[in-house]
Amino acid sequence: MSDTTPTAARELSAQYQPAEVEQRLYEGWVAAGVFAADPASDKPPFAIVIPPPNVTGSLHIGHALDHTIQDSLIRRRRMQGYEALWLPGMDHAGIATQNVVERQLAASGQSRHDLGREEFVERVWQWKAESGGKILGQMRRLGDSVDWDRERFTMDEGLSRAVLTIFKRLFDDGLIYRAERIINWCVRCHTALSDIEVEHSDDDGELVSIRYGEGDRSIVVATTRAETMLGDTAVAVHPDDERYKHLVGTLVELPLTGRSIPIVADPHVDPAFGTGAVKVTPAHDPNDFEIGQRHSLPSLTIMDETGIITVHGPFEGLDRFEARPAVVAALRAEGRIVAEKRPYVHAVGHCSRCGTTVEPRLSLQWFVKTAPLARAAGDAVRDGRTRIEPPELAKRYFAWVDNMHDWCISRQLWWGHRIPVWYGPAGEVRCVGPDEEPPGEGWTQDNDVLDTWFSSALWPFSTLGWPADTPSLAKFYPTSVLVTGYDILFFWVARMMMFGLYAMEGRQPFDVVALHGMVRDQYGKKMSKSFGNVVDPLDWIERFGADATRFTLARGANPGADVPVSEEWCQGSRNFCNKLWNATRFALINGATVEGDLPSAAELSTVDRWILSRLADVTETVDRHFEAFELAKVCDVLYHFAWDDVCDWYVELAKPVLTGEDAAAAGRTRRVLGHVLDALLRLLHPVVPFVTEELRTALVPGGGSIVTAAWPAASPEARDTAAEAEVAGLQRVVTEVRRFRADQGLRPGQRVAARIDGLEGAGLSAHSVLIRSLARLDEPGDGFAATGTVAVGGGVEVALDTRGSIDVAAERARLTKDRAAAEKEIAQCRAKLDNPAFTEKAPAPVVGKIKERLAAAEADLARVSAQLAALAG
RNA sequence: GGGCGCGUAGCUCAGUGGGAGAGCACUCGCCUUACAAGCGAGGGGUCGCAGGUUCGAAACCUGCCGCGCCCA
Repeated sequence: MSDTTPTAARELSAQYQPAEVEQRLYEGWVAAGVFAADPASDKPPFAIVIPPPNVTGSLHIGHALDHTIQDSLIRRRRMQGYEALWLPGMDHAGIATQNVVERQLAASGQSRHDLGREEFVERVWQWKAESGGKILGQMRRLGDSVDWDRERFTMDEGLSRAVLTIFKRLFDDGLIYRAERIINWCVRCHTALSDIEVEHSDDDGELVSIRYGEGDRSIVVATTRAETMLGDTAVAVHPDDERYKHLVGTLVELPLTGRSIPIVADPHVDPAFGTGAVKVTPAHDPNDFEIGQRHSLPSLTIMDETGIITVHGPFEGLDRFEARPAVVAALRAEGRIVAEKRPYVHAVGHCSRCGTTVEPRLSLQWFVKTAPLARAAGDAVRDGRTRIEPPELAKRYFAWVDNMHDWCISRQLWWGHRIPVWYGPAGEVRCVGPDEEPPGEGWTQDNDVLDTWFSSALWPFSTLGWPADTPSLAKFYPTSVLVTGYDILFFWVARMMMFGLYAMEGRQPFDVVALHGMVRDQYGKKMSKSFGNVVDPLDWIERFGADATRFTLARGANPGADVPVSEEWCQGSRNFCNKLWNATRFALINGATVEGDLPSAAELSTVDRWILSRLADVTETVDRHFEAFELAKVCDVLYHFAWDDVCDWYVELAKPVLTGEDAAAAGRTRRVLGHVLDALLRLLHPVVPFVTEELRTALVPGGGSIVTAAWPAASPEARDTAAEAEVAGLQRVVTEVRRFRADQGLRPGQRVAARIDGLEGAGLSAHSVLIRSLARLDEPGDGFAATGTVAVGGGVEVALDTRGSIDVAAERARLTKDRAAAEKEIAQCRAKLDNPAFTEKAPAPVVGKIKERLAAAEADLARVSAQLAALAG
């Protein structure tokens, strides 16, 4: 095992070096088993199943975002005392994986058919063992606190059993059927695709208008796919279209083919589009197929599985894209082209795996009848069993599940779950369940496999052991949250909902669906290889650390919204981690400790009570944002608390106490500092696990891993508004003096003699030493002579001896600006208060607040005016 | 064409009825011994446009303009 020596035993270097600690810590966590979830535990469950990445995939920035959110949620719940399960795994990615192995074979001049089905599948398993699942190692780099003992794969034995089980149930319930339908066909992958595996884009094409028939019995149709006219079996018009009423029921000659086809009336034709007449190719267009069904038209397939035309002499053997211009040329030669429009931009479907233009194709496929399943999936969200976050996105979910088409689940591949249906010698069809013997002699199994998403849809329960009644299933189902991108909502999520509700007797697969957006670049542009703006998360992890990478993503993770990132911002996150590192280093050098109880409020200084009050406020706010999946806000609050409150103010205010003569006071502040840092590190741990573990190990010797440390409890009793107000006053004095010094061009380090008046009246008399420390002011000595005065409000005045002439022009400019601001404020407040409608109708607290603002602004004006007058004199 | 969403500082984004904010970028001054991966100070916005509701609108309503996403 690697070196797990606590950092306390070493020196903290001046800079945080993530590369030196991340691997050691991660291996330590896994070895200690802190990520393991125990179904026998009596702690309340909290479970997340990971959206399974492809076995062919590697970690991209989108995964990094998705995982950062999940890990943050899981790590917090684990610290809160839940039995937290984050279950990892991969899917078998039927088409993608088969493509990878087929490419390997092609390199040696082979095809899968040379090997045969059994040997090919064996080869795919071999590929998986050797080079599949790269992403799992990369997830360790990111710090994912998944339970590795539970890693699952959609093709493993248990999950395959789940697939067979649910297939059989659906089949027996009549929810799976086989039919000849128009499906999306990829002519390169040689398989059917479901609707969601087709991506539409607006492409340049052509719109060609063709005249069918002759003379007053002719009719003009327009098409973007001229070659399909070879398969036309009708022309359709709207029944109410007066232009064509006389033609309905007649035959028209289809050019080039010598065939005559009927003109039919169908209400689905849009009479306003084009000529109002459409060609009907039932075998090559889904809408045309439906028209064909309604009018009992024949379906004529004109292409083979590779997109090659199979009919009509001169075109036979041409690819569909070669046939298109050839058909147009032939029609033009016959004088049948009425109009041509190029380019004509229209939506074209592409295979989401290989980008090839999808060909609608009539073929015999297996389908899931989705109507009843989708209804249940919608109802589970409608009645609140599952909550979608952010709620606005539920509308999209409903739009999808309430209009879902039947799902084509058969794929003409070898890699995947083979459809458990056997065909008998007399045409019998039998679905074989997981524990049944296949039928014997003379029967053959369906050649196709199931869509990968069919097995992914079972993920939330198949991974927990279903169909067996396992302790894990009992403990962790329904899972608590599903975290994924909104782009996945309408297919994968909807399908898990359908199958989960069906398999688990109406119990939803997850209580909450927390959606995030896509990672974009710093200008809000989509990342794309061609644009060259793709970020590799592993590159960032190496250069800035896993924590910085995670923090950058988490800080942009507003629910449902896209997440812009940039290298500069990741540097900023790295800097933040380094800031934590150095704050802890300072604390350790100065003896900060978490040992012993915190002194009571009565014993503590105002400043100590202030930072504890801020901590209480921050803890409560962080909890609230976590509950709402507002990770960006969690990060924002902690960033500012750590940097502004703790580092910029508390540490600076603690310095004079820690090095001062009052040993008891120093001891109390050491405890407060240790306590605050410890809580801060624990609050940050879910987002930045590595640096917080390393630092807390140093800060809390023998305290065990932060992974299993308790989540900081909200402590409303620590809120102290009086202390907060007092420190705000102190900060105002310090800031005003610093501003004066900067205006006067005094170097920050230069100490200046000064007399401070009016602290008592402002309730700040206890803080004179701190103010002098932070504003770098010395006590006035012999021969003190004030050369400049800063009136900071609240009656406090600081007279400084700058040992030289002050920059009157700079000071006048500053004061003039302040005077203008005060005058503007006064005018705005007076306008409101002089308006009787306001004073009568606005709530009393609002009116009171405006009066206070007016009084403060008037005091400011008086102060500034007096200083200006003094300057002039 | 239908649906959803967005438009706030140079960039990216918070802010959903009562003093316009953050990060980064920018300007000035600093190696002030935890941190230059830093410290201090500062500049910068007709809140897309036009109406309306209201004592009061960046926020609510209507219309328009521009952009994005999903579906057809």
